[in-house]
Amino acid sequence: MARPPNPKPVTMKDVARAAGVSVMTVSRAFKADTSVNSETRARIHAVAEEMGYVFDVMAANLRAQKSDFVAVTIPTLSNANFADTVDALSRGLAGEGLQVLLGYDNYDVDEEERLIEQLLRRRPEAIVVTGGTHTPRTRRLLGNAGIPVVEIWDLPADPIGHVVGFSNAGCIEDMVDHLVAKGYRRIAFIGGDPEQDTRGADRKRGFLRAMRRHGLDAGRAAGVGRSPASMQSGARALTRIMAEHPDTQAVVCVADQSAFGALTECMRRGIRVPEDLAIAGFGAFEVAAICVPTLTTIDPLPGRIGARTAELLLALRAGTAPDGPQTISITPALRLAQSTGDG
Amino acid sequence: MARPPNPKPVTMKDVARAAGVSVMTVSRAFKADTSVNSETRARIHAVAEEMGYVFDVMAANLRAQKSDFVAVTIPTLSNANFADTVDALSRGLAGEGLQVLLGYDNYDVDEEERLIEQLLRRRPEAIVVTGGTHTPRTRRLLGNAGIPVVEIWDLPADPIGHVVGFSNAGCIEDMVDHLVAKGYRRIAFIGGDPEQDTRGADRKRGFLRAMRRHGLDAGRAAGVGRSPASMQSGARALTRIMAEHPDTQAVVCVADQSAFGALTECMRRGIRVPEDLAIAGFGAFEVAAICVPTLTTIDPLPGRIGARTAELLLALRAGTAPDGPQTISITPALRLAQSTGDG
DNA sequence: TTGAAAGCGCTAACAC
DNA sequence: GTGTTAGCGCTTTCAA
Repeated sequence: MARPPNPKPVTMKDVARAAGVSVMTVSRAFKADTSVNSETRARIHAVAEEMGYVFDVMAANLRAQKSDFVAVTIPTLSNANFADTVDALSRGLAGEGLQVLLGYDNYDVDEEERLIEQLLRRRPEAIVVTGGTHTPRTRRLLGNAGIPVVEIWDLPADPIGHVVGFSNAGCIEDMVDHLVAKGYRRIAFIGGDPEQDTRGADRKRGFLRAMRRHGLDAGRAAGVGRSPASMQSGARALTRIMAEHPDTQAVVCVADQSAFGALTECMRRGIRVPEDLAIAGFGAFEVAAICVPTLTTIDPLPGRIGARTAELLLALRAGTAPDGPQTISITPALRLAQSTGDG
Repeated sequence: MARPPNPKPVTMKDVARAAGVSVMTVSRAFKADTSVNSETRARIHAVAEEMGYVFDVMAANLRAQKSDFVAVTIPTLSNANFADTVDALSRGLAGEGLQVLLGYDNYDVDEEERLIEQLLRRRPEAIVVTGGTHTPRTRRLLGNAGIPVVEIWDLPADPIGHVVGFSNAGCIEDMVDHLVAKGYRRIAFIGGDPEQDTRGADRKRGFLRAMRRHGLDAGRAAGVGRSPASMQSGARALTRIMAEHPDTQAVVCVADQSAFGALTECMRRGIRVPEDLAIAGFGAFEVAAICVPTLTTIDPLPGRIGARTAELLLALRAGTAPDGPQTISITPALRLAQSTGDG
């Protein structure tokens, strides 16, 4: 029985009339912990289901001056790590009836500004942004929003509000330290467009800092074009590096995608990994654990970032969080594997 | 100057008072094509920016009885193809001021039901669901929603409304036909949990149908556990298949992830691809085009699915779409590569 | 346990 | 070009 589409959706008023009660009683019947005669409640639910009534969250929220959702921005949908963070965050918030409103900015701070303005128009109860670099206007918008702001996946020098993240520079430094400890000296870097992907740029900064600290040549670097880093661009970058610096012993990559691309290029060129060249990535993506040889990488624990962010937001809502802006530091895990001779 | 968070956000009324005009004039000043004295408009914008006013979309939409968003459900965030579809869809809708409200159901029809109910409560102007198999209640909810419903990534036998998709069974049949034409006879299938991932199950059905049509043994199959198919499970499935059917000549996989996992397992076991074993995947993910050897796969053209869906929705809104439910069939592209000896 | 009135922030419709 | 009135669908508040 395909009834024609309803031009005017059924409202509470319609349900109330049909059930012979006031709208207020219907309203109460749809809240879990309100006092309504249980028979009345059952009748209302039956009538509502029969009429195809769908509760209007927008109207309810307008009146109650809340929105039941948390805005979240990530650079891109096509990244399993951000997906894991969002997933963990969603799960953590779902228990309190909060929904995630997700937006992505394609690694562009101007798009981020537009996106955040859009999201704020929907009056979220909190906003979670990925990364710690923003336009001045974005900072102003967030600062004046009057809601909790959490910057994740980074440890900004000058945070807007709360922070749940890690040092992108620091973990690449750890990676370089590991390689130097293993005896590698001529180490190159693939990736990091400083004008655009701020986390990628931080990672490159970490590389440079570590190389200088060890007194090594930090001049071996190849960009990989616009983020997100692709496997193809990783392969091209490896080609360039081996052309310019054929004696390179190890390559640290901004992401596992570039690292895997570089690895495939080595396979095509007959460069043995790790015997001729060591390769390290970032992100602990699925491919790193299974490719041949397996890739040494850094696991930023994206699920933990999401879970801790959810905890923080719930604590803020409940008023149980400590006063003032919180900074929750996550320690990424070094995952040693075959591509650096650690397998 | 960190001013304390605003407990009461600035409203149009506040801006109106501060600018010395009525709320209606402020309202008009924020719409592009309404007549307001240009000086007045400029003053209002200045005052609003100064006060940190943020337009309340929810309130506007409640009054205007629209929502400015399209609900979209996908199985998972962690899949670059669904991300591409959503991305193309978002872009197509953005011009008309429509925003995507995204939800994911982890390949579970019951979660899908809960998700869709949630999304409908926000009164979307249309709903796009990935896949053509749903619970009876989901079908009822969608059928009675009174908004356009589009099922994508599938060609359901009994569609709820509109359709933009392709035959998951059909394209695997094409792949089998190709392998048979190349002389392969003992072909196995990896993946497809029929109880859960309906598209995966359709692909398996396509495999079985094609094998029977060619009069070949369709008994070589290994599941890969819950969707999404992982690289690890692909590797395990290959191990099982080679144990049970050591003479297998080719493996068709439900997804590139399983195919790549199988490929790595071959590398570890010294099985040469394609000389000893041919491997084919599905999805045309990034890894397929760059791994060694490159993987033969099927490109379902996810961007096109999103773009065509956006076009359809805009045409429906504009009233320029043909009457009745539309079915837009996308033809996936076979991408031949080295793993089947086509490179 | 239930109901009536008021109003959340905005805009359609109608004045002027 | 601008203002006034009414009201979107729901919940807060107060009363019964």
